Amino acid sequence: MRFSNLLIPTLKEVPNDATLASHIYLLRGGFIQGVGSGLYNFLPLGKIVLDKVRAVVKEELDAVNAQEVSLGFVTPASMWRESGRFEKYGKELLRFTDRKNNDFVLGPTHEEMMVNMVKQTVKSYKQLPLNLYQINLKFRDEIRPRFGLMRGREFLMKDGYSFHANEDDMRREFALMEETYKRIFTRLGLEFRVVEADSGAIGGSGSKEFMVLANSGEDTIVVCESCEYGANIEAAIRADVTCSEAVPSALFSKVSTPNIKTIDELGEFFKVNPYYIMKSVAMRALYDEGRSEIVLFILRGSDTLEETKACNAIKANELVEVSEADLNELGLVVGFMGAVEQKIDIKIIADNSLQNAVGMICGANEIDYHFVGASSEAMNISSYDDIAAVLEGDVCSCCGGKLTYTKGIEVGHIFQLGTRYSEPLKAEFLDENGKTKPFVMGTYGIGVSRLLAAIIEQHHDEKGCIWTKESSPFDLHIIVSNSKDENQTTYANSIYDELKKSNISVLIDDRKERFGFKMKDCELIGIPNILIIGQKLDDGIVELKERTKEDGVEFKIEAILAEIKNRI
RNA sequence: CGGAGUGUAGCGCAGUCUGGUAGCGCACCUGGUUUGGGACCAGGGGGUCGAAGGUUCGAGUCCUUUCACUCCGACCA
Repeated sequence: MRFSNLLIPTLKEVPNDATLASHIYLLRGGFIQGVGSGLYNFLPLGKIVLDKVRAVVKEELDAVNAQEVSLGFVTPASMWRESGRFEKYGKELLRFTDRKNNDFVLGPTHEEMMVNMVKQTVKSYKQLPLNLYQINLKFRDEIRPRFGLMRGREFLMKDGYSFHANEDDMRREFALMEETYKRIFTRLGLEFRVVEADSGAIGGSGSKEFMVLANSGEDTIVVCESCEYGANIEAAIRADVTCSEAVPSALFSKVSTPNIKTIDELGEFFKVNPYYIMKSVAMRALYDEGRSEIVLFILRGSDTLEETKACNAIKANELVEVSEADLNELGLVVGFMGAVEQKIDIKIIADNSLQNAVGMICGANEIDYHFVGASSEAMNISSYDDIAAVLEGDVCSCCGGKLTYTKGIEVGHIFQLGTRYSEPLKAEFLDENGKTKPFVMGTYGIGVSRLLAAIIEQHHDEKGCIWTKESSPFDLHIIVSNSKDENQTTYANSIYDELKKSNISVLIDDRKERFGFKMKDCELIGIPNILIIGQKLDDGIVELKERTKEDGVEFKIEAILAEIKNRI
């Protein structure tokens, strides 16, 4: 393609709302254009990259017998009511009505639609297994869209769904998808890690996330230094936590703790390790149909509440803050909250690490008083669960190694769904004994547009993008140093034609601009291989440069074609 | 949702405190010079100042309302 014919509106200045490298360079390189909060247009270059990434995804999926379909973007709300997700999915689900006042949703994911499609057409176990996918727009009304393509509201996603006659076959497909996803991300040139994950609103049991490692990632992942264990913080587990300091010995009693409210202050005041202090976190839990209740979560002072785990422990949709007034009404005193001798009637969930705990310090629900020598026995605990966040330095439950944090960008997520959707939606088939059974399902997603951002997050420098081989919009960028030099132009055109014949995609900068100007654009756009045709052409020499390297290498024009083919 | 901030030309900004002809840089158009690191000279086009209402002889500027966008937080008790 000729630069002069393409719409590539590169920007010299950084749009003021962009903070992340991928956002900045995708905008500045003329790949995308912002049109509203979390909404982007893809300009010609961006569209080419998107299509290339999409093609890699499709090739690998088709190679393992997945079949591409395309589902309607607008989904009747009735399907979402049947699955129970109309309420469950929360505010991210964009709902609207048509002129006849029927409810619809803009699909954030398409389990319901796909199950419906299969239910109408698949009746026998002989038609199974099936793996159907689509690569289509999704809409999620994010609380706070940010970082460009990383967390937009409208985005391109590959969502796949598999249907099986039994659990074993579903697990086989799950493993196959894991391998396929690894191939896809490897081909795209990404450094990533597969981690254990929480299933969230999608539901189901085992799920794994594919995390591209990048400091700008929004997810915290816990990895083991010694073994392969890796998990999203929302799902990470650890070996039992212990404390090297002895249990403080104290008889159960109420102690005056004037204005001592925080865990740190308490630790200081009593000279005990926070491990022996009980932290009480009150949250309002939201359920379906607007129901809500206040729940008290009890942890060791050395831990912090992991909200997703806490949410799962009580099967709530969401946890939100509670106002101080609401707490006071229940008899909970901010700064001195506790669950010992608790007379108030609310749900109290304690972390597993508190089972059989003794010698603890906790709030007395009275201003300026705490209890010492408290035990979990004395508390009116509804149930124990894993609700604490794994901390850096905790011990790996697999190998005893040390756990650390790293940041990741979630680009893929695969779930073992089981019959979570097929049962409520009555998607059934006849097995070999003629018995009716719900499909056993898996679901598999890839954030295709987010991948563009992830690639740039991992591959850029201070000058601009550096696309990987399979994601680059073109194989080669030709710079004609002086477009008014007839020699250069003639030669550039002839090599451009020859490369095209060899099926190498080329962007040729034929604009009547100065050399420096074109180089800046070239670096911003980030095609990995650059051919510079300059003054030395008169001596039969041109320069081949890699985007990642400072200097290029000179070649005689007789040798250049073979060299380019060799590199690409 | 809570807090903070910003809306003025395609982009980045000044002007707002103290009301009085709409500005600057980049980009764009014309002509010329220049062509290995975002050139130069000359000329030119482009904005109902986010929207609505109000105060005033007069509002980008003051008041009220509203919309949009961005950032930070929503991990303490």
